[in-house]
Amino acid sequence: MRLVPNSLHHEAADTLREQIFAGLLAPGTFLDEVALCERLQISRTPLREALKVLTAEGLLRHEPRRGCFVSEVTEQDLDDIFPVIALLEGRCAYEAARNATDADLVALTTLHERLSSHAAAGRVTDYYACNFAIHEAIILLANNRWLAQAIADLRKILKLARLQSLGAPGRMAQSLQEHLTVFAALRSRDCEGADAAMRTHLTRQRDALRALSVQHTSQTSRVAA
Amino acid sequence: MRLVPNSLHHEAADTLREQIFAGLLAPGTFLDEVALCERLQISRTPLREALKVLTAEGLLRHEPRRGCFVSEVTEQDLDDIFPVIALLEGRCAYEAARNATDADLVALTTLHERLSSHAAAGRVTDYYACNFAIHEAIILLANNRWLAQAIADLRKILKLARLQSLGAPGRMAQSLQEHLTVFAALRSRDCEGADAAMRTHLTRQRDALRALSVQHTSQTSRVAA
DNA sequence: AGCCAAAGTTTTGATTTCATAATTACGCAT
DNA sequence: ATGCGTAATTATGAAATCAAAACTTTGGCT
Repeated sequence: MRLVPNSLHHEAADTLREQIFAGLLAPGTFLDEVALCERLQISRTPLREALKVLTAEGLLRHEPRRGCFVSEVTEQDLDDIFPVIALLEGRCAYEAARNATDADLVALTTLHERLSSHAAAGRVTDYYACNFAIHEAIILLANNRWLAQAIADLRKILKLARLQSLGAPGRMAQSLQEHLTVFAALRSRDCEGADAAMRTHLTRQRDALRALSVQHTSQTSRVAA
Repeated sequence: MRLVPNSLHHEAADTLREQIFAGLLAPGTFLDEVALCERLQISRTPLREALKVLTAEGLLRHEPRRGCFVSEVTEQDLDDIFPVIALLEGRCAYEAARNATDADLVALTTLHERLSSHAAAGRVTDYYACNFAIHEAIILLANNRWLAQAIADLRKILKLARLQSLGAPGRMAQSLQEHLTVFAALRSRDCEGADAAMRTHLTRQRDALRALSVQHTSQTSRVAA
């Protein structure tokens, strides 16, 4: 799949990260080193290097002489993270309103048309993917490597939590409207408006999640592999 | 020095991080694994684990089959990072204005008195340390783990660059005034004012640095250890 | 029968060894 | 003398081995 095969620890980190995001390795899960070695067909050295990288990323938690566990994200974490992302992505929207070329706006138009159609058809998965693409596009338009990095770091933690805010009734339609508001501000080069609209969007996203959180109380923590 | 000796890779990461911040390992420096093993008196495995952690933190850059190098921070990076830190620490100031207890304000008063005396006496190093303590205190008052984390991640990169903006003529006095403005807003529970004052402070800090940047053009990149 | 203790087993942490790719040095040819 | 090709060396990447701490299980004692 990859022309020049990366180092094993890099591959392992990527694979484990994906499996964490996919929920295959659920929060709280203990990571058995030898079992993972078998699964990934590598020796312990590169695996342990990968575990250290993921720990540095905040996806794993390491207990000395005990091993690694998949990080658990609390409601408090979500309450902390969402406002920060709102701040950062709001800034992205602000910068994007200044930086976007006409071609950029055309590309965004296409994405928003798709987003609308997914919402109209109730295609939650597609909506989520398109929503993500729009956020990514706006982050890119901000053209600030470290701003993007800070957002990516925090979004990694959210991804780990496997949030599904679109499950809230009516949330997809509301989310669409918020996105269209952001986009309208971008098109009219309204920096402050784009900033505010993006912050509103992410704040509402958190609100929608909170409404659902009552159901997400039971979790099983099985041993991996 | 430490009662329960941490794992070697953890120790190694801490030591290397400090040496990078101290300038002992300058940006661009190639890290010779075996030489560092000698220096730290450990074998290559825990050293390499530490290198991967520091790479994940952004302090090192890894080139496959070539090795690790201390990251280099460009003027562009500074232009990207400072506005983000300004945004985040501004938010901290905002929250601190809401959260600070009277006891917190007393502690901050002491710190600001010290800051003033250091400035009056022209003690640059002490001023820098006290300035740092105040920033840390305000970040803590915001009481948001992930906000603090995002700031710490970015500050790590700045620390790597070993900036000395106080070298600019008159900058220390100006910086002091900015701090006093932030503090005044905190005392009067003026969230918006604290936010704005902190953002101004950090923006000016970047400006002061830019004025000095013309001199920082020559760098030697020797091999470590 | 239940609990504490000790031996055994398992697993993490680290050193050593091995393989392979890159750099360097040397030699040959132009 | 210089440039290229090949061989030797060195360093990175990975695996296997070793040490030690924690957990488990079993045996003995109350």
